Parts: sequence; C-alpha cells; structure tokens
Amino acid sequence: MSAVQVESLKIESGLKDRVYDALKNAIVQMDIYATEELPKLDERQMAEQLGVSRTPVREALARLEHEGLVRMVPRRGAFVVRKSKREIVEIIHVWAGLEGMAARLATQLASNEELAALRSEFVTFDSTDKASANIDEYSQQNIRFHQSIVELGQSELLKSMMDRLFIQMQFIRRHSVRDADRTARSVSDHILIIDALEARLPERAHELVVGHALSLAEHVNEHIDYLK
Amino acid sequence: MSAVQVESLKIESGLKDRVYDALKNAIVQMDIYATEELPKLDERQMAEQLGVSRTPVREALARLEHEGLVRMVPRRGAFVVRKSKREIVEIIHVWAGLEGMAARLATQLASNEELAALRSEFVTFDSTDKASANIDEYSQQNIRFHQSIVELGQSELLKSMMDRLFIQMQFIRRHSVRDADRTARSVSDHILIIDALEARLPERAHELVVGHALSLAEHVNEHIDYLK
DNA sequence: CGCGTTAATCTGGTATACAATATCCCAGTC
DNA sequence: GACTGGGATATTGTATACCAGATTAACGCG
Repeated sequence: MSAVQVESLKIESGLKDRVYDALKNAIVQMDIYATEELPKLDERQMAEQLGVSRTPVREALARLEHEGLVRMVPRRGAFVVRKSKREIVEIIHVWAGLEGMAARLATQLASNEELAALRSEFVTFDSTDKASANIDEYSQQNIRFHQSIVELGQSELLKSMMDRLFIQMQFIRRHSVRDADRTARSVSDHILIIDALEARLPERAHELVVGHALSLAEHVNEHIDYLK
Repeated sequence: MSAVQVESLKIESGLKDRVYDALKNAIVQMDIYATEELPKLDERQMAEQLGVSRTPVREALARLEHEGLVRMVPRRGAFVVRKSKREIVEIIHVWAGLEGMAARLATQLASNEELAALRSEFVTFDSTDKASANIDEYSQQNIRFHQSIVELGQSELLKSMMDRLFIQMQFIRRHSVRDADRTARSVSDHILIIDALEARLPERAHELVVGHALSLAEHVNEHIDYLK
C-alpha cells in the first residue's frame, strides 16, 4: 500500500531504532551464502560508520539476535546466522500454521469487497501478465498475495509474527526457486484459496493454505542444496 | 587420544541474561490487574536492587519490550503492558495456528511409543484423579498436554514461539477459568486429539487442535470481563 | 483564591571510560 | 623444526558520567 520511505524514519524516532533498521537492511542485503566463513559484525566499526556510539549499536544487535538474524557469542562478537535447511523448513512450517490461521479468520472477518479486491488483483495478474511476466514480478505478486491473506485475518500479532518470519526468508528468496512448474501450480492453488475464502469455508481455506505452504517446505527440503 | 571432555561450565551465563530472567520472573509474578494504573519500572531502582549498573537492566528491558511484556515510552519510562481482550484473543489465535501445525507434524514424526506415552499419561489422570483433582492440578495437566503436543512436532522454532506466547498468557492463566463445563469438554477434546494422532490423520488432528483452541478464544472473548 | 508560566528536578537516552577475556603471535624449549 | 606457554593486543561486557526532555511544583499575577 504505502511505499516505504526511509526519510520518514528520521523524524521522531529513537536513535537505536534507526540503527536497528540500518543494520537489518545491511544484513538482509548481504549475500550470506557467498563466503565460506560467517561474516563478523564489528561493533566499533559499525558505530563509527553510522556516526553513533556503540551503545545503540549494541541494543540493535541484541534485537537482531532476538529475531534470529545474528548470533552474539560472549567475548567473541556478533555473527550473521546462516540458516540450516532444517531451520528453513521449520520457518516454513510456522509460516504455514500462521497463514492458515489467518485464512481461517479471513473467512469470518473479511468483507465481500476485500475478497473481491483480492480476486481481481490476482486475476488481473493471471490473465494479462501470465505470458509476459518475468519471474521476479511473479515473485513479488506471489508475496503480496500471501501478505494480503495475512492482513485479511485482521490480527496485528499474526501480521507482526509473519513479518518477522518473512525477514528471515529474505535472503533465501533471493536464491529462490525458478521453477516454472511450481509457479503454475502455485497459481492454481491461489485460485482455490480465493474460492474457499469467498465461499466462507474456514476449514477448507485453512487446509488449502497450509497444504500450499507445506508443498513449498517439501520442495525446499528436497531441491535446495546450497543450504547445510 | 582420549582428551578429557570438560563439561561446559554454565556458570558464565552473562550478567544481562540473569537480569533478564530476574525481571521476567518479577513481571510475571506481579498481579497486573490488581492496581488501576500500570506499574512503572524504574531503571535506577532496579539496577540498585540487583546490584548491577543500568546497562544490563536496559538490555533486559529491551528484550522484554520486544517480547511484548513491557512497553518503553521514550522519555517516559518502561511500563508493564496490560493486554486488552482483543490482544489476548489474538494470542490464542496464533497459539491455535501453531499448536495445530505441531499436531499435524506430530502425526508424521511422533513415534508410536511417544503417542502411547501421551495417552497413558493423560488417561491416567483422567481415570484416577477425575474426582479428587482440584482445578489447579487439572490446569497444570492441561498445560502439560498442550506442551507435549508441541514437542511431538519436533520443531525448535515452533516450540520457542509457543513458549513466548505462553509467557504472555501466564498472568491470564492465574485468573483463569474455573468452569467445570469447559474442563469436561476439554478432556473429551483431548481424547479425540490423541485418537487422531494415533490414527496418523494430519488434517483431522490439525483441525481438532485448532478448534479446541478457538473455543477457548471464544470463551475468553465472551466471558472474561476483567480485561479492557 | 485560582490559574498559568517557569524553573528545578527526575528519568531515560547516549556517549565514553574501564575491566575482563579471548585471540594471535613470538619466543623458548624439547 | 615443531609445539607449548606466555604476553601483547584487540574486542566485548559493564559501569559511570553527561545530556535532553518531560513532569511537577512553586511562585507570581490576575
């Protein structure tokens, strides 16, 4: 909906929050799996680069550690974590459970207009861009679909937890699947999900979303090999 | 070749972690809903009481804020959060989604022995203590049942997220439901869940667990009035 | 006597200084 | 020449000092 403006963060926002955002962006942008050894995050260096003292940097690192993006070893330093395949699969499992619940709630809470908007947005993509769309555009649309499902659940907690999981999947998604077969099946799955939402069938919508996500988990487990 | 493997010394646990545990225990033990105004947490006072400086206290508070137990208002201080009824319901919704997914995973991952142990533990309670058990004992057993379900899902991430939600429910549980009708229905639900797990039916186990949790959410939404 | 404004104090946010410890390199010895 | 031990160095963990903003109380004016 609203474009993310970095400038808006400057006003009336604690210093640690800006440092947190800066570090988070830096981490998700770096390619974790490029180098062999884990990149180490130097507190003093980053503090100097950002023009602040070490204190807000440490607070930001603590938050990032709590979110699972970095690991702080006592007396050793902070390292960017590299997720194992098993951990990625676990993230997708949790994702599945949360998005499934969001879909269930959406069958009871979403208005007809919201569901119609969801269908039209998705159908528009499907009919017009199917041939011309490149993979990246599809990927973006795919993400927006899932985020829409979560938002229709009308649970702030659910949404915030999904956002956290999403961050952890960012760098996985960059190496993401370029599998035409999967995308085709994904499209048909989405249509079924929308149908279930409009039919106001909680169990079916729940089950479809969970099954859709679990198929991704299985795919990752079988075909993604650059993860330990 | 036989190097003496020294057991990892747990003594060096880091000061901030101990402060974090101390504060968390203090928060969950205090009765939030007793007083009218929110209890305020004074950094200097707590640092002095714990015999440490403000720095580890601040780091612990930041973690607690991130977990949703306290709210740090800029230039105002840290306050213990009092969950609204809507927020509690949202927590239960997330709980439902996660535990449902754990049950689904358990149908594929749990061994027959684990499921048999689950049944025997639960049945033992059901048959022998049904008459004599007081509500608190039942509540403990109830909690253990749900935790067992999560553990059978064999997902560390799932378990950790459930633990976090559980902490937030602690002080709600103290004012918990003393409803004989609900406990009776709860017992029969649990039996059905165990049946589904043993039958290795992912969808059914998932659906039963979700429905069970959602009934709690509905109950809270309708009958718990001391929440804003 | 009451209300508004200002100043003082209190509290949280940030920076910096100090202490403890892990790593790395060099030297000495086997 | 290689391995071990000790010391120097660098980096993290903790404490303290300083700064900014908010709240409250007191004083003055209406």
